[in-house]
Amino acid sequence: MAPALTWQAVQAEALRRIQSREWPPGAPIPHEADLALELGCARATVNRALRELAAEGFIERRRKAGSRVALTPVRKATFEIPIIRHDVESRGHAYDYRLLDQGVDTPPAPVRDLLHLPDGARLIHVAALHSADGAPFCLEDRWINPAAAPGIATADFRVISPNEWLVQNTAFSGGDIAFTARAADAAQAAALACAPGAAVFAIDRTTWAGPLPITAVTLTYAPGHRMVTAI
Amino acid sequence: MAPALTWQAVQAEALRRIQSREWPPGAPIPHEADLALELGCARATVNRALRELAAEGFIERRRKAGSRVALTPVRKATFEIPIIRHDVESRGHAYDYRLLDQGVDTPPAPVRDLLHLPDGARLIHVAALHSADGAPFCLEDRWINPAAAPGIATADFRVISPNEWLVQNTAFSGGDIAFTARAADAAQAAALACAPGAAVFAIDRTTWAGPLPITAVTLTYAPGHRMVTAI
DNA sequence: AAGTGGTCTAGACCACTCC
DNA sequence: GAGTGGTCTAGACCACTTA
Repeated sequence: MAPALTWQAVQAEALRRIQSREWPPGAPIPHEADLALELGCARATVNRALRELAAEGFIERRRKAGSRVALTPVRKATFEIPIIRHDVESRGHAYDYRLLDQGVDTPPAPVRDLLHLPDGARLIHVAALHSADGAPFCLEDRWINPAAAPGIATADFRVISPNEWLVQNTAFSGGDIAFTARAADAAQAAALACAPGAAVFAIDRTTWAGPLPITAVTLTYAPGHRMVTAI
Repeated sequence: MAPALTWQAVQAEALRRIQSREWPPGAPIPHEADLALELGCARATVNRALRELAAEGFIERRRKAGSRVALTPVRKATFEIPIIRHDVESRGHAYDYRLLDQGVDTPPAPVRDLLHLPDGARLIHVAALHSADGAPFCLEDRWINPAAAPGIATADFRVISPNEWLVQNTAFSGGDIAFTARAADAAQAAALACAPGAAVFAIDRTTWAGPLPITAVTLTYAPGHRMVTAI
């Protein structure tokens, strides 16, 4: 008996038929059972191959209606949420970290609203600078909800960045992330050693443990930063 | 007999144990066979649940060594590569598109190198402006390799954007994408109706059909643009 | 009402990796 | 060499959706 087809082989064959237009955009593709018969494997194998193609946006699957080649193959890009130290080190630079400011304060209204906190709530505020080969790399401006971070009173942010401390000590369940371009304000320019008004890449992120807000952070990168990924 | 556990239920239970620190970071977790026995389901069900947790970065799996809770749960964010018209419409704005320039030319050296093309290669160049509710939204500056886009001579980019034409008419297999912040140059500022030097969000993308370069594009967004996704 | 994808099971073999 | 995850099979039932 011939060696069993792997689901990767089935997937590759399906992808070939899609990209060669043998299965053109919008066209229905054979049912799982038919494909299994044609290719000589179990339906479960075909199922796994097609399931992953659907997850990647190449085909659309609906019960009873069957599967179709997607009309607009929406390609998805994935990137890892950077732990800044790893990001710097993977670029081949020496990482350095310096705490700029730490305290308990009332957050500005936009931060308070982002985290759905009541007026007057007091949060931990941390500002820190991440460097690569001695040059400013990224400015971290973070507000932390102490109620969601037990043990944070004992954290020494002169030694470990809040970024890493939170990753290791809190269990977050979800959040939002936004990427944007901004003009550096005076404080950011001073910290990043660039001109005020320079175009800087910024990431705004909020994270939650279920309904409980954990932290809101803005990462402002030095001019020229590029976030890169493959598609 | 009790109803069979779904793989989602197994996954949720495993995630609960991870997030509750019942399975702390770095600790080994039970083998698939043991978990299947304990939870009362087939090993394949446990396998699927844990396989997806590994893909999402919560656990690390190695043959013979078993599975462990990841020390640094690397969260991944996914976003769809925007078809600009869809992007605008999903924000609730009226989409408009205008061709600014089209021709055949020798690309600047950086573009030529990005696409691994020889000196002197001639490409199709297209500049276009995408608008939302009449306001400039995104400037598209694109170079296309005609050898990789059969039929492009008949495309009328006054009617359809090169973005959409390429999605519908070429089969690309991969590429790179980079996000960055730039200061708008004079031409960009004029097209986007902003001040020269304003901080703008830019996406640089190259796409390939196997070894054949298809296109290199820079999308420059009007000031204030945010690219948002959930994690 | 009926057809399709979604999933579970029980068993089996294999590939990789650590000891 | 032995143990673990990775995968395939054959069969079955179910849920959802559309005709």
